[in-house]
Amino acid sequence: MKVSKGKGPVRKEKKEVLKPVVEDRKVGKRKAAIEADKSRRKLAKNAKLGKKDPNKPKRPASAFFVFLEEFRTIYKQEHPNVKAVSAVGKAGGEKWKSMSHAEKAPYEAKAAKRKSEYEKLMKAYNNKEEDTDDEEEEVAERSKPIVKDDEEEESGEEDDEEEDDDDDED
DNA sequence: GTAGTGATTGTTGCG
DNA sequence: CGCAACAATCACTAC
Repeated sequence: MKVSKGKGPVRKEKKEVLKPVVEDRKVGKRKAAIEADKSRRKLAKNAKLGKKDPNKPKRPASAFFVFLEEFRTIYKQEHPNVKAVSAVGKAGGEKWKSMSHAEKAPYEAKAAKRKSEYEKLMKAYNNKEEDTDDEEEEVAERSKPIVKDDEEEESGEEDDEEEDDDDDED
């Protein structure tokens, strides 16, 4: 129902001045996505509760999100009073940029794994989408390169990849 | 009681 | 090739 938004006690520092540049390393201008972002979020929930697509695969969490998951736990321990997701997000984002590639490596590895699963789900999703009126066939095909179930081998991240990379990118 | 919002970045998918 | 929209979280707030 579209509440009054910011009215929360969360304080919300007003987001300062919209995204500061965003580093032109990628596209360059993220444009006023922030404002639009709000609208997008709603759509996401709409799909979630609306359940329009029964098997719509949720996008794999990026390395940043994986890191955030852990960061949040820690952050709460140090800041049990803080009850604002934005606080963790900011803190996490700041630290994230502070981390070197080596540190992000483990997170990226996990994110990569999630992506693999996502690809698999997508296949099923596509399959269904293709056949709309048909009943669900449940993709019996299970020949996937990944999978592995128990054994959480996490895949071979065992091999240290980061060797001298700690210096990070330029 | 439900759903939306706030904030972070990354990633994926489509045109 | 570039943009757009979405991924989790958690407490809160309005209708």
